[in-house]
Formats: sequence, structure tokens, C-alpha cells
Amino acid sequence: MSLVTDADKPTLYKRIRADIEKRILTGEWPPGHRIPFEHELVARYGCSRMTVNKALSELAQADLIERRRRAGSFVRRPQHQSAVLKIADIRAEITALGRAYGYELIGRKLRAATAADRDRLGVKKAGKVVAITCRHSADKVPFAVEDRLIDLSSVPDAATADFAREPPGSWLLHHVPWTEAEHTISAIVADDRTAEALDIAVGAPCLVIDRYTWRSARTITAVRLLYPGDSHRLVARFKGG
Amino acid sequence: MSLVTDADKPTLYKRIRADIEKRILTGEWPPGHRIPFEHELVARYGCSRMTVNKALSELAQADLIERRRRAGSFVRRPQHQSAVLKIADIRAEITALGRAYGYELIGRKLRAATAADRDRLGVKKAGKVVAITCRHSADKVPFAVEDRLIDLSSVPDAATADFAREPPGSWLLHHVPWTEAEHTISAIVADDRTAEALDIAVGAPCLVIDRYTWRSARTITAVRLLYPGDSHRLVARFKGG
DNA sequence: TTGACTTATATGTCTAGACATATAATCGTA
DNA sequence: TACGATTATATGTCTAGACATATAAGTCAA
Repeated sequence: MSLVTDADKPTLYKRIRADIEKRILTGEWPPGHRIPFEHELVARYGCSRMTVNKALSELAQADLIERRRRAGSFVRRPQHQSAVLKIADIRAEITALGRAYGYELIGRKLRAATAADRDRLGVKKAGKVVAITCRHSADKVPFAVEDRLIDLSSVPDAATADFAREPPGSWLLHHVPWTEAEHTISAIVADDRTAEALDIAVGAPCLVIDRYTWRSARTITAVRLLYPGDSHRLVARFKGG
Repeated sequence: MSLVTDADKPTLYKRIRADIEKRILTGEWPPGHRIPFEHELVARYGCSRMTVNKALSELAQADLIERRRRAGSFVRRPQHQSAVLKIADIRAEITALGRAYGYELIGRKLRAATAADRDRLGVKKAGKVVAITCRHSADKVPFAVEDRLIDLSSVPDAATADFAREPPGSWLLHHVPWTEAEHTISAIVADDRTAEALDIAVGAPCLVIDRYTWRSARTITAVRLLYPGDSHRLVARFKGG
């Protein structure tokens, strides 16, 4: 999701891609509309099929169009309805801001999964889990509190990992790299425990990110991150309609 | 950001792409690492350069690698530090949920830009602006309130648009299609006015999305969306490390 | 009408070349 | 040593073909 437009170098395939993109984004070609066949674009632009194919392939990769064999290429409905969110680990986020990262383990518990744990992890039966509570800070100021559950049947090494030294997010990132995730963003007001951990008032707003992570159908971890709502901000820039 | 892996059809370029992706995501090739030159991959896989070029181009488009002429291709640092967020317009979001969309204009004001307006729009001097307050509902239940400022020097048509009939987000989407945006997510507690508009208690948590939109350096609009924090949720799924 | 078979066709992938272009590295000079 | 010009090289784009493959559409029989 780059911010720069690459209209600076009007190579042919980029021009073709931009032309089509424009018609889609202006609504001239609405969702469902069949865009010209490759051979038609070849005729219109006087180039080889590989060139228009490259333009169309990129539009397909960007989810702007859908290509179907024998049928043609079609304008897709405007992206997934709600949101796409990516978050690197908090340490990286804080150090990237040029602030000093601090980490503190508040609690760690190894236990047989309770019904609530299983529900949270989205599994029917789980053996043991690790529950971790910790705090991240930037320049000594509380930045976020983390409340995490790791499924030990998926990540047995987590039972012996030293989460007092390394944040569980970083640890998992290095030990369980290829994952899929689902995010939910919401807002709550701070209860006693949260208020104390974040050093804010009870009843103050908090931004909540729940992340549920798995790898090829195996649940790995469920984490809830709480940020002070009036100070922390998730900022994103993107390009598109 | 599709959830499905396309490992089902191991065409050659996909295999090459997947091989490289795997090494990156397992950390075997860390950020900054130079991946093999095209001619080396050509030799290793015994294919033409166009085939490895396609694999590498897609990895570049996905921001996993960076390609530099004469220098080679390099593993990028894990994506932008914080967040990437895409949101279609609220009407589409609600109808996609299978719920009845409702819209209501609360207020509309055309005025010369105040200092606060200019600050919010990020412009030094602006002529006139339209300020709009409206409410979106799903199945007759308040879903979000919207507080928007449109820069009339960029979008003069907005002065005469009938925002009682069409939500400003949809209107803009159809009249000013190709835009860039910046999002900020935060949390607040509802004040009197917000509480009334969303039919929640004063002091209840609200999820806030501030979106600032421009097109080729021209400011278009600044909008603040307030969602009831305990009910509404932004959900996202993604694949990646 | 329905289902099974065939066919036509648009996309998917790939090749073996070509020339363009940005730039890292080298070389030469002040 | 520092700076400017030259060169080598990896990527960027493009061509004119080829065969593969999924599938919409048409055909035909039950």
C-alpha cells in the first residue's frame, strides 16, 4: 500500500493498468463489469499480449479485478467490506518511533485449559496453555498491556521460554513465523486492573486489539492488547478509492 | 491480502515465489539479505528469466522484497510499523452484513474555513468548507456518527450536493474517486452529544476513526467516525508473518 | 427438461530472445 | 584525497510466438 503513485514513468503496461484503474475507480466500469478481453486491449494499445497480461495480472493481485478463464476479467466489488490491519510487534513499533522500549512481565501461568481458555482460543479440546500478562512501555511510559494465551499443544516450546526476558510477541514471531491471523478492534473503558497497569484513570477510554493467530488450522495464540485510547494512535496511510 | 494459499497449483513461478517467501518468513533470509540474482535463479530452476522475474515482481508488489537496479533484490523489513487499514464506505459495510442501512443528516453548514477547520484539513489557507454531521444505522440501530469537513476549493460540487439524500462518503466516492488517505484509530468516551446520537450512555467507550483524504496534494476531506465501542468491531483477517 | 458430452475460447504459464535504464563500481584526474 | 566521467551489470520492459487448462456455451441423447 504505497503512497506514491507510479505515474512518473508511463511505461506501456503501467499506462494500461492506470487507464483501467481509473475507469474502475471513477465508477465508469462498475463492479461486475467485464473489462475488455486481452486480445481487444492488444488491438487497442498495439502491443503484445504479455504486456496487457502484466497490467491485468497486477490489477488482479491488487484485488481490483477478478479474472476467470474463458469468461474474461471483471471488476470486483470494492474490497473486503471492513478492514485490513497489519501490526508488527510492539517492540518494533516503539523503537521505530525512536523511543526507548521497555518490557515487564506481570504474570505467567501454565495451566490446563479452562472452558474460557478453549473458547478464547477457538478450539474444542486443548491440553495445556500458558497465560501471560505483560506491559510494554515507551520512554518509561506505559504503552500497552498485553494479555495472552498460548496453546501449548501447538507451541510446546512456549512452556519453557523465558518470557521475563523476551516479550511473547517477539518470541513467537521468531519461533512460529508463518501464521494467519484475525484482528478485532474495539474500544472499552478501563477497569481497575487496566487503569493501574496503564497508569490512567478508571473509566478512561482504551483502544483494544484482539488478535487470534493460527497456522494451517492449528491455533497458536490469542492476545488482547490494551492501549490508552486518548494517547495512543494507530496511523495508516494508503492509496486507493 | 487473501487468506487462501495458492500452493494448490505448483506452477514454476509460484514455486519459486513460495520458496523465496518461505525463506524470508522463516527468517533464514533476514531483512536486508540479498536474494539470488535473476540469472542465478534462472540457473537453479532451469527456466527463462521472465519466469523468475514474474515471481520476484509479485514479491516486490507484495512489499516482501525491494528490487534495485544493478544492486539486486533485498528482503524488506517487516511491513510498515503500525497499521494498514482499508475501509469501504459504511453503507457497503452495513449492507454487506445483511442489515438494513439507514442514513440521517443531522446538520450541514457551509462556512468560511475557521482556524480549527484549516488545522483539521491540514491546509494553510482555505476558502469555504462544508461541515456535515450525520448518522448511519443498521436495522434502525445507530451504527456510527460521522462528522465531516469538505474543502470546497478542492470539491466545489459539494456545495450543492444533496447530503440529505446521499451520505457524503458515498457521494465523494463517486465524485472524487482516486484519493489517498491517512487513518488514525483511537478510543474516546462518549460525551453528551455523542451519547445521544449513538443512543449509548455518557462515558461509554467509542471507537474513533479519523480519516484524512487528499488527491495529489490537494486536501479533500477530513472525517471522524464514532462507533459504539462495545458493540461495533472492525474485523480483519490476513496472512503473513 | 435434464443431464452428459463436446467444443470454442479467454486466461495461465512459459520461452528465448531484445533493448532500455538506473546505478554500483571503477578509473582517471585535479 | 576528493570528485567527475566511464563502464559494467542487474533489473525493467517488451515481443511474437507456444502449449496448457478451466469453463461457458453449444450439442445431443435420455
